[in-house]
Amino acid sequence: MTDCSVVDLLSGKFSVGQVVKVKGWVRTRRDSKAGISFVAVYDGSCFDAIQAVVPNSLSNYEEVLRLTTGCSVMITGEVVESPGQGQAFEIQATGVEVIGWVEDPDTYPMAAKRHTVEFLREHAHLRPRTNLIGAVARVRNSLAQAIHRFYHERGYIWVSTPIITASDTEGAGEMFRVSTLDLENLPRNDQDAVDFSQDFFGKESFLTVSGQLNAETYACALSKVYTFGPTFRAENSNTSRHLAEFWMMEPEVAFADLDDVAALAEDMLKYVFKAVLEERGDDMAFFAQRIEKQAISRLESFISKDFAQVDYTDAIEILLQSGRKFEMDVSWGIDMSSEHERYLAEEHFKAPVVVKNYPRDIKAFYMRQNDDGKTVAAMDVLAPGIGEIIGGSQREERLEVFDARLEEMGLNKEDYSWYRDLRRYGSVPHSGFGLGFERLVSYVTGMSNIRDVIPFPRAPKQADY
RNA sequence: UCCCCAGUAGCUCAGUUGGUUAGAGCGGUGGACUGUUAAUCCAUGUGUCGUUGGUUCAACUCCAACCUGGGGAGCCA
Repeated sequence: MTDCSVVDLLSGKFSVGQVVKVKGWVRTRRDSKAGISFVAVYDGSCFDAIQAVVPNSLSNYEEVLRLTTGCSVMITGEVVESPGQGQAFEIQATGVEVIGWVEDPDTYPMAAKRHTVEFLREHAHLRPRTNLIGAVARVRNSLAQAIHRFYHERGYIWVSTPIITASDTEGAGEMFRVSTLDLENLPRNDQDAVDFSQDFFGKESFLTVSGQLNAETYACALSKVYTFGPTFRAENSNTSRHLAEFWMMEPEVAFADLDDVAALAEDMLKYVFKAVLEERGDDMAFFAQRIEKQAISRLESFISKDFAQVDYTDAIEILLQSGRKFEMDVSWGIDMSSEHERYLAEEHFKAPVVVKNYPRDIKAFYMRQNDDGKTVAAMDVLAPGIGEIIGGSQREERLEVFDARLEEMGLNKEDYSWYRDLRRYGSVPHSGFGLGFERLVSYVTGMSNIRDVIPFPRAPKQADY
């Protein structure tokens, strides 16, 4: 008797006649007066369930008749070709052992019926049992594995950048404080300010908002690196595209300019989309059927076409020429708002688009100044329906230019001492970008709320489970 | 955080222009039927009507605040 997963059974890894054992949960049960019951069992290994045909001759057939959605079972039996529609193989059961009953089927939240994603979110511990969230989990995994594979195949080193940081200079948003001080009884210094020298790290510390600055140090030694891990933003963002805890993937490449990493972003996205179409055709078919009709076709089209690329300056011109009345007026120098980005990606280009070379005044201190004196070598990748999925730049590697920029922005040189060292000792041009992993999963699956593509979403007022 | 909308059975919703007994579909349960495919057909139960306070003879229905969710905006990934 061989233990086997549902995916192995359905894909024909076991030959007809073999006796197997399957463990999983009941999706549905149908009884026939012909003296048999059909029990669909899933184990998460693929979208579909395996159908077990259970004869009423089993000694515990009475139990089988009481099986409901969610019961856990172990079924033994012979692999047979299925005479019915919908599956190639099924199991002719010779034994059904009920491992765990559902204590009250009437109130079991995950009934075999359609639920709203909002309802599922309120039962985050049970929602992975649904077709929908199970499919999201498998696609998410497929994408994560493909990202690692992509970089590994190209000689990139995965660098684990710290989650706790003592520098509050990362500048990418509000940070969560990390402290072991007693909030009820805070130590005070001479100035009656909180005395962080008594805190765990001897200074103020926070959860990271980006691994970029740390990744740069490794890129300036190992040439091609990337980070992939959790990131935290304490912004009070209540949208379908923001999380307080999310996963970000950030490549950082020495001797690379903005165009190099724009090309890298395109290659990487095409690679992982191709992988998910190959590996998770079952789940993707479900998304196409139930969530987003274009789920598969838009990925196929994405893979086969070149990215649209446009300079910020030209993008502004496109918006001005569009004849469209926008809420926010368009002029060179504005930080484009959602409506502008959506127009570019969804209406003008009708495809993901890379916007490059933004005005320096609206971008971060570390981005490389262009020769025009007005713009920096920054890029955003805008995806239809999601908006900004990637943000990146070439980093300023010239110490004197960097210092001038710090001063201009009123930032303290001492706070960036180790970051400046990279520019003092064997500085090299380098570039990188950040990909919001959940936004990627959102785009691929068509799931419109980012809280449904991460197992346990953290957002303002939301940290249950 | 701002603007708009919503919160009624396990789920999805309808409804009450304030007044005795609050409805439907789905799910569950019982039955019929069937190598079936969230199957089909018949029957069947269920509700502190988001929370707190106010107005009123009377509130699920009106008012206020709050909480939660959705859509949009800002911030960004």
